[in-house]
Amino acid sequence: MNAPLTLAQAVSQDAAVNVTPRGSDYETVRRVIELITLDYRDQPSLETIAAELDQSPTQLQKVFTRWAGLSPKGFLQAVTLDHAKRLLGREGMPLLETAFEVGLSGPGRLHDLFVTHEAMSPGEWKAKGAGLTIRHAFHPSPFGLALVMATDRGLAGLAFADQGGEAACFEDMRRRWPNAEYIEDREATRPYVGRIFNRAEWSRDRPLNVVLIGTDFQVSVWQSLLKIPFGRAVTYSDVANDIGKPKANRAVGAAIGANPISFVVPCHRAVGKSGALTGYHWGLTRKRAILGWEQGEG
DNA sequence: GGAATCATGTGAT
DNA sequence: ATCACATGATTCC
Repeated sequence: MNAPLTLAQAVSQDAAVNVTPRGSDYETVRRVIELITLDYRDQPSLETIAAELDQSPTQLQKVFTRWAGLSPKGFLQAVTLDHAKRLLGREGMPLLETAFEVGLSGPGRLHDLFVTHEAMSPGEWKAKGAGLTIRHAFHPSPFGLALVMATDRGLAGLAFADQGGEAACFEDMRRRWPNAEYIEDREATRPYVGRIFNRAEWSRDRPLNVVLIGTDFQVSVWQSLLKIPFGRAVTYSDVANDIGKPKANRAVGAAIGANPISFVVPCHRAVGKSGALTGYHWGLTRKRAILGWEQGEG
């Protein structure tokens, strides 16, 4: 363990927080992810990790595998820079252009095209949500407490909160559409989490409706993200090329960062050209956790 | 290999 | 106008 304690503490705060029914297990998983994320350069062994958490290697292995669908070793490999590069695919492959077609013709596991989206009109965007009723509530998710926001037209926002960070998280989202009317509604929002975080519930026959509220540029970027197949990744410049503005790679980064429906609009599948995970609005640890989870599921 | 530097498009103030 | 960016390429050590 060569990372300074302060850094470990910092990441600890940004990691997913235990709120699931299997409480203590999740805490274990969270700490494993955090440890691996911090120390992946050293490729720590299962024994090392277990010793760090003061648990038996076999027990740790079992708990982690049940949640993540892959062993700690597998997860470690999934988090490595090499792996991110592999997700990018072989050179020159126009991943984004073909994604749509592949998703439709494939066996249905290839692509999470279970999302139908509609964009708000520019007028509605300028009104900053005026006239819109947004129902919202926090629910447990595998990646921490999830804030769900929905209009009668579909899912409009999905955010993650750390322990005690609920208010800040809500404010973060509210700032985007300050003129909307907000109603806390656990009943109306609960079905969304069940659908979104259980892959078994993803179905082309029963698409999830999402509402993209943003500028024209942002919406085009988000639509491009929706074309990235499950368990794959693209670079920020790939997206810039895909929307026909090859020089706007930096602007693309900003637009991806502003994505209000995290996870569903897979902003975690955008990485730097080197394969490095460059940033995530809800914490880099969470980005790695989600990509690792996709690796196990895929 | 890194750190520093620059060109760059968008969106917010 | 000006500024901040979840970038990327180039140019120095």
